[in-house]
Amino acid sequence: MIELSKAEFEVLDALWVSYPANASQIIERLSDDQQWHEKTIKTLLGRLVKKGALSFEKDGRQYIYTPCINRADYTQKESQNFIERFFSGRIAPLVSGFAKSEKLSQQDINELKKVIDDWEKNQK
Amino acid sequence: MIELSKAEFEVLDALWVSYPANASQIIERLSDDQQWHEKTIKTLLGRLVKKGALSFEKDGRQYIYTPCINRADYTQKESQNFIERFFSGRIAPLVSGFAKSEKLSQQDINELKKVIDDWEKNQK
DNA sequence: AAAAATGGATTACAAGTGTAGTCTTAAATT
DNA sequence: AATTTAAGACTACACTTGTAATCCATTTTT
Repeated sequence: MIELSKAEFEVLDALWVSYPANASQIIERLSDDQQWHEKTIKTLLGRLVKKGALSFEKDGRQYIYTPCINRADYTQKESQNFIERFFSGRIAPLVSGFAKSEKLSQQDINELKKVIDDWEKNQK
Repeated sequence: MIELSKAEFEVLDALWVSYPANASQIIERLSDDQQWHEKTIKTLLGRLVKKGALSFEKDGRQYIYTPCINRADYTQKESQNFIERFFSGRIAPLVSGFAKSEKLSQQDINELKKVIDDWEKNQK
């Protein structure tokens, strides 16, 4: 799988919001939460292209970027990896840790119930 | 929070199994799954000490290591961080991703139900 | 006692990462 | 037309990380 650094992921994430998009749009989107220099973002875009996470088409002098990978797929793989490393591949201990640390809201619980429900329906 | 690299975490994880422990014991434990050179592990132990994740006492020429941090606390913080970065802090989408990718077993579901149950009892 | 093994300290070194700055060229502005 | 600006390419540079090797001083072994 493609390995992305944190910063690279942030940039890709800004593109996933809506694409294709050019550099200035991405920079604009990132200006809210990140205090990155424009050059920094351009560097990260370049690295993402090199890693095969993005592709682009030229529009005159500009590049119009499109993600090569899907957010859900990427986060799914990262999640598996994470849970493997920290919880021997089992997901319940992670959720349980949240429960113990009082990090679960009623909404989280409701959503989790729904996920379970859907899963069970699917098993029929 | 203390930031650990993957390799550093693996070493600390081997110590969490049982501690205090000296370097050779840790190296022994890691020999199963890792093919690390002894020197590599010693380097990582040194870095962990420098980062404040381990402390040690001298026993003659050897160091007897003890973790300075708790596994549950560490993984809890990492989990929060992870879920924040990838799922805007909400846990259900992570679980839902697993469901969609057919990564959930009946056992996982049972465990999750239990976590939810316990949580609800706790809310009374 | 001499030699070998072992423990930790120090050094090494390439690849990856965060964070830009400089260079070149073309487009926009004056 | 001359100047400024903007786009991307290339360069920079310190810090982290993975992965040891070397050095130095004790223990152990022979």
